[in-house]
Amino acid sequence: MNEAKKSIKEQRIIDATEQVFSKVGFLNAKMEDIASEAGITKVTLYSYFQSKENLQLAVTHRALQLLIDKYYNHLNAYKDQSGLESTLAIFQLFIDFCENNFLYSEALLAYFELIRSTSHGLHTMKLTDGVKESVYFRKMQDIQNLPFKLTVQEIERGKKDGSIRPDIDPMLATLSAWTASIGYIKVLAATGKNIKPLFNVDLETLKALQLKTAGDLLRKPE
Amino acid sequence: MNEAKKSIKEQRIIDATEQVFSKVGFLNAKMEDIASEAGITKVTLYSYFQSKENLQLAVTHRALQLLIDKYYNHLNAYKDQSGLESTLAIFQLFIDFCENNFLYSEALLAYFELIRSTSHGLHTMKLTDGVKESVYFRKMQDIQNLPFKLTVQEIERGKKDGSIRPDIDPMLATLSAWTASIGYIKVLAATGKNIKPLFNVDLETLKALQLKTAGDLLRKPE
Amino acid sequence: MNEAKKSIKEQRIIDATEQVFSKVGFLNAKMEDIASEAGITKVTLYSYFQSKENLQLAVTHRALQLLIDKYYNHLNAYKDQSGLESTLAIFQLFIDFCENNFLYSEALLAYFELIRSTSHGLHTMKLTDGVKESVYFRKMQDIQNLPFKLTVQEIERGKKDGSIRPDIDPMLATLSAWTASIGYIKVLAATGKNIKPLFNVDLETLKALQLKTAGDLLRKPE
Amino acid sequence: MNEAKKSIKEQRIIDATEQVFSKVGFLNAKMEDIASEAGITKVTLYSYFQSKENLQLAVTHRALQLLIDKYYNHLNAYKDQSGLESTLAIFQLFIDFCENNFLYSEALLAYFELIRSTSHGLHTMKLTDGVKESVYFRKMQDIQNLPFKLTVQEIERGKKDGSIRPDIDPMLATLSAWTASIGYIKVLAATGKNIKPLFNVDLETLKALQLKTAGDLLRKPE
DNA sequence: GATGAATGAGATTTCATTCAT
DNA sequence: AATGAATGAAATCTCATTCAT
Repeated sequence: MNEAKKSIKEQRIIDATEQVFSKVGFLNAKMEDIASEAGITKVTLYSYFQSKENLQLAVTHRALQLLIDKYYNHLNAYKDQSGLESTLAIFQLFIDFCENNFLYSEALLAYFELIRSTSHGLHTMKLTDGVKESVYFRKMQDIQNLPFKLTVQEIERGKKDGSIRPDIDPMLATLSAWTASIGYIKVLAATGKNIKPLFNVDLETLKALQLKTAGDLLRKPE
Repeated sequence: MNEAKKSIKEQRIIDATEQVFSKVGFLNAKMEDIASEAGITKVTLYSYFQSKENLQLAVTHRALQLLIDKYYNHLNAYKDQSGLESTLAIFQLFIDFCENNFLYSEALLAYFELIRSTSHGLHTMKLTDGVKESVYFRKMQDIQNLPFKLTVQEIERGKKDGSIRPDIDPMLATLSAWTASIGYIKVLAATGKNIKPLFNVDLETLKALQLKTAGDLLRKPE
Repeated sequence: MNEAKKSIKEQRIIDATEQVFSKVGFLNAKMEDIASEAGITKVTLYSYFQSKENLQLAVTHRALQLLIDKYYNHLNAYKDQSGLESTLAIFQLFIDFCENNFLYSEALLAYFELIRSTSHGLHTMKLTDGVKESVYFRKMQDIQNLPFKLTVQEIERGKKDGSIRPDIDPMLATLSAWTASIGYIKVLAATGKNIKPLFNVDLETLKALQLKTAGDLLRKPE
Repeated sequence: MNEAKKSIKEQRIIDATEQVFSKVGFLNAKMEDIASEAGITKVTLYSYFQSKENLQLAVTHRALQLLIDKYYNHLNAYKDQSGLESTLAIFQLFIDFCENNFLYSEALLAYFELIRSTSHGLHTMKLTDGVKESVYFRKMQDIQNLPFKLTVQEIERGKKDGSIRPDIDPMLATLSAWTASIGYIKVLAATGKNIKPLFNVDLETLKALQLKTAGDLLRKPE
């Protein structure tokens, strides 16, 4: 099989994996089920991905790649607009991405927790040799900082074109937007879309609030 | 064994569980290791807690109980201060709690995601019948909303005493503070305490920013 | 479980193993089937014997132990008879043992071929670390030469009491008897009990011939 | 490819198979390794031989063919000598053949055990339909009894020319020689060429003894 | 109530054999 | 006919959970 076909099959397997992970979660997902969802056997599955962890990594890589693609498309679409407008839209893009791709945002979060060689935290994955040697792990390492870099770039463009206040630390603003997004997603996951009955709060309002807050950091004081 | 002794032993087991969970994470923790850390055998462990999930729930319950205790102590300490001051201090209390008790904040988050019986996420726990019937699960259900209620109460007190702007939705402000705290914790977990080398940002600044943002929502416009 | 019970269970497992090996052979025997024949699960089976090879070794050990027991019983029964008579009876005992316990004689043969670190032969087992570290392998090494030693002893006794010709090499005579027995067994295996139709030979005659030949070596010339 | 070329390739594959079988044994031999030793791929290997068992059979066939060729050459060379001399030389030929071609003698032994479809033994081969339908299996069946027949013939010639005692059963004498040879080979395999250190016996002596014994059966009493 | 043994589910691997191109 | 990919059966292992004493 040539590279192209191999790659297509790999993508199909990742598709199936996402299906299964979404349905029953990483832990409860059986390799057997993933294989059969992909229309292949367990052994074939293993010949593509060496372990369940590697599959998770592949999903994570796809998530990050998708996010980065969105960023680049965005940069292209906003290249004639001010840095502020572009950055605000990036924030929106990120929070929407997380909200619409819950599996992906969870995978990314788990990945970033994983690579910290800290001894605390609820390790859902072990950083075993198998993981370290996996292609997707190495691919991830090459691009993991891109979303931050691209955001920082736009903030700096905004500072240059005068649309963003000059005294802001771009990385701080970026992290602040991530914090707002991730916080929102986590609260969303913990409360459910229909938060109303329990808390009598409209989540759209919360989301808007989070975005406004992150954006306010960039805007010049009147 | 009488109730008192039983309860003491139970607490020792939870202590041991926290040790092990902290060291290797929920997933990688083996019942065997927890038992031996507690100085008992696996079967004895099972006679106290019917499953690994139940152990996790017990840790979660302890976490929530501890948080609630802190809230009550706080309410008592701040009963003579304005609602605004009290609420701001609650926000600080919550973010500090999460930061200083990473295991607990993760446990609480996992719990809230669990009870939504969402089909997303990495599912560290299953909402099985066994879980539903467990003592700790029922205990949790009785108190799970208390932190929110208490916060909302203080905000309402602030609205009455005029220290908090009257047009704010107390639940929205509470959730906003949770969002800020959880977002901060997650970014912290994903980047590590020493975020500096990578991102050149001081996390204390980020934390202060998050708290200020959540607080600003409550303050009257000048 | 105390040692005694453990040992009984171990023996039951070996019983089951022999059943299955006898029925379908070592190669075609499934661990699953052996386990179910023993009324246990695969995992329990593995907790007693670490691999299929180890099981085979256990069977082999039992075979050798049984043979040695027979030898000792024999020595006791023949202690008042001449060395010649005793030795001849040992030869008979050995050939009968092989004929009546085909699985055992095959196992012993395979074992002796195995321990030769030769690079040729139809290796049915690998001398892996797992094998080397197995209890039964070490047990085997302690007793593997006993049958030879005991036979040699009796021949020497015969030389002393004058019943066996003085110029015979006891080890050569012993090996000669083994050769005769193993040759007979192999021809038996290759031709089947009912050799008649094909070769028109009575196997009993062949057997008697083999025994006579081995014995003749010991007898004094008239 | 024409028949000639095909046949040459087939022989090369069998060469490679013998290499691999000799090195690691039938069981541990991987089809992959055999293919690569033969400089072809697995699938090509399968296009020539339908299974591992068939490969083994091909080796066995070559072994038997070689043995039979030696027998015919022998018969031709000894046609002017007495039946006794010829037969004794056949015995020597057979034992030498086994000793010098250990793989072949094992293969032949395995084959003869196989066709008995015995349920004992370590079953290196299965008598499946696939095997039964294989070319080499059918070829084997046509010639498997030749070595016996040829030996029996010579013994009968000896009886006629008066060099061999008239009261001997030719088949019994033949089998007796096989028994002696196979017994010797098996003891050899189980003890190794350098038997001395362990047993203090010179194998050449044992071998001579075996041959003498088999021969004595034929000789007239003085 | 405590203990050692056993169970069951599922991950992972190895290899003979087959399929699709 | 040759190739790379896939299949299926079985070995082996880990661990949460349960059983028997």
